[in-house]
Amino acid sequence: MDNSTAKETFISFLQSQKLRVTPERLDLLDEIMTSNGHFDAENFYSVVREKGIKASRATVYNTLDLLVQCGLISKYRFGDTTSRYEKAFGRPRHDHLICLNCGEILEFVSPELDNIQTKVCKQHGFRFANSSLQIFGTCSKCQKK
Amino acid sequence: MDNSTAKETFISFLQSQKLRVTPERLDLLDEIMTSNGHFDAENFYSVVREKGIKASRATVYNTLDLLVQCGLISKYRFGDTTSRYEKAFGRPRHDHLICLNCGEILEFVSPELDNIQTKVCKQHGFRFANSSLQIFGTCSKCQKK
DNA sequence: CTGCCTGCAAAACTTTTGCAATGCG
DNA sequence: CGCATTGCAAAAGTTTTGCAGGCAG
Repeated sequence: MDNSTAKETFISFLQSQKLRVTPERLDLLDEIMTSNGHFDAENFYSVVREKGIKASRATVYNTLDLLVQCGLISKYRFGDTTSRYEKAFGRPRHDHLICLNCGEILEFVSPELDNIQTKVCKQHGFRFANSSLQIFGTCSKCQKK
Repeated sequence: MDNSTAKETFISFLQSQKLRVTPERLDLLDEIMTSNGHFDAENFYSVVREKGIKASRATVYNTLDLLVQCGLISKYRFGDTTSRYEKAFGRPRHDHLICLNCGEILEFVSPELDNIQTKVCKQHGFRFANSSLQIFGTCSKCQKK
């Protein structure tokens, strides 16, 4: 999915939910489309203000939530108190290795994991929505120190 | 691991870290040993106060953190704002299916998952500490509604 | 004795909410 | 035009911290 498709997806989602397509919402999506890696709400709010985008904290939280609902971004918690987000379009589903020492977050992809998840859901009559595997440990750099 | 072993583990851990073995810390571990299922810090603090155990909020948070460090309890975040804990001894490692509708949390065990994790860590030169796979979706009961 | 721990309350932080004003549909 | 949305600030909820005793080692 490219950036213009992402915008179309968001607009369709808003309309289907009878929510309004406001400039604030589109501006925030635009900003996320140019981002890379993980970010948190407060952090994102600061960037947004610095860039002169008009959107209050409430709107930022609201919009992030809507983007999660329509699958354009993913929301994680990596053990700290803050929710983290990342772009979920234009790249494959992946999971995270989190270094407990330096906080670095590595990503990995495992097709076998998808199979396991499908199997587990079937066994429990569970309808899959999304998932998150987080492996905590020590990264190779920190092991050498 | 049974309950008396858990206590020994905790005491050894405290001593190895040059931390004190205080009645508050032991009382809190005792209380956790009799618990089942998931709990959060505030919730646990209430129970502790109701039972007449003397321990402040600060001590509860501190002790939960120590118990996580020595592996006697596990800490999770299931998408809400609160950290959840559960006993990690006397039962096998497991992961969670979380119903987005009713909030129910089902547990499952997958030996294949352990293999994948080992493999991924090896590939990235990562030293494994612990992990958490959370699958979000709709449970069978909620699908029937 | 020493200094780690505790209790209490206040502070810090993240996220949500109430209300009046605004503007999308 | 009606009502969802916004901005602002205040509230709510969770976790951390500062400080003055208190007690484990």
